[in-house]
Amino acid sequence: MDTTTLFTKKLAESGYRLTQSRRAIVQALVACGGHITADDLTIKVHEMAPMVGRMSVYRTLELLCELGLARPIYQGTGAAHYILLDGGSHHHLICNRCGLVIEFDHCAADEVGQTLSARFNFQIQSHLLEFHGICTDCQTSSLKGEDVDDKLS
Amino acid sequence: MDTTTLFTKKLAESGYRLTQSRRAIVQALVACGGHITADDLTIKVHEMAPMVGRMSVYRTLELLCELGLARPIYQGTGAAHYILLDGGSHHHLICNRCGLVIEFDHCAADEVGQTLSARFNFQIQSHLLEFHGICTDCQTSSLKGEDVDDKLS
DNA sequence: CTTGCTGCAAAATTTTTGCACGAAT
DNA sequence: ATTCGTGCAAAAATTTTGCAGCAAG
Repeated sequence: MDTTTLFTKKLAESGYRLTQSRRAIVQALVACGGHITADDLTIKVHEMAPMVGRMSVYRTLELLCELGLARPIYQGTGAAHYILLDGGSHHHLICNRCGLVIEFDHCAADEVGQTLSARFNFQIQSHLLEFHGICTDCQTSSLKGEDVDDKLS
Repeated sequence: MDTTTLFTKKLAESGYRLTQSRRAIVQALVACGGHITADDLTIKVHEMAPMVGRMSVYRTLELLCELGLARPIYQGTGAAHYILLDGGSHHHLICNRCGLVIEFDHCAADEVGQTLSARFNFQIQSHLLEFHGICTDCQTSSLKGEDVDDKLS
């Protein structure tokens, strides 16, 4: 089952309606792989379904977050980016200097999650692990405050 | 050495000036333990140092993020919250329903960080690990969309 | 049918710029 | 002295609210 189908299915299971707008928004989000601003996603949605309003994008993203399928992150750029939590987890290396984002797969957090789930009686849906530091390029050209914005992933 | 001293020291080491405003902002942020909005931090700073402007708070927070001492997170509340990465790491259990945040200490991410640091030649300063799911209360009163805002930590 | 969802526009917040003055090194 | 940082105000951008009409179940 592809991610779009999984998402729409989860929406239905949770008692939410499967509207045209929500289908289009989920499809666009999955198609671009996440890492997108609410506004940019609106633009992408409009390419396929021009009648969908910006509000529905905001509300659908909020909904996906509640269902544990997405998560807003803030890179200090003024607008939240939404990432997919499809497989249940997401892993980042984030450069504090230029904002570069590297994704990686390896993760040892699952067993920690098991323990926490038991201790706090918390039903875990997904997790996000971020390492923050300085990327290779910024280490080389280590000029304070020299932001290289066009490296944003 | 307390956190405030550590922060001001890091600022100086990195070639930034230790101004009255920055001292006050760092002090207020550390005093409240992080988890605060830029605007709320401004209010807190004003209690001790009324002459500090909102702009300096924004700029100082951005600076702390670049130095790996803080990190903005987005809880879907319209404004970014800043958390301290003092000890080098931060760990959350976040409820997707009501926004409750539980902090925990245990973490097995350090060894993963070592591996990644080597593989990507990435100089790691800190990390953030978040587990997302449904908290105890929300599991009990599992009414779709029932947000309990006054539980925010 | 009934209730939930949408979309528009306007309002409220939050964040960024520009520039002259003040402060730290 | 020379930069760097500040603070004010205004502008820009992002997000939320309210409400009538449409659509999904």
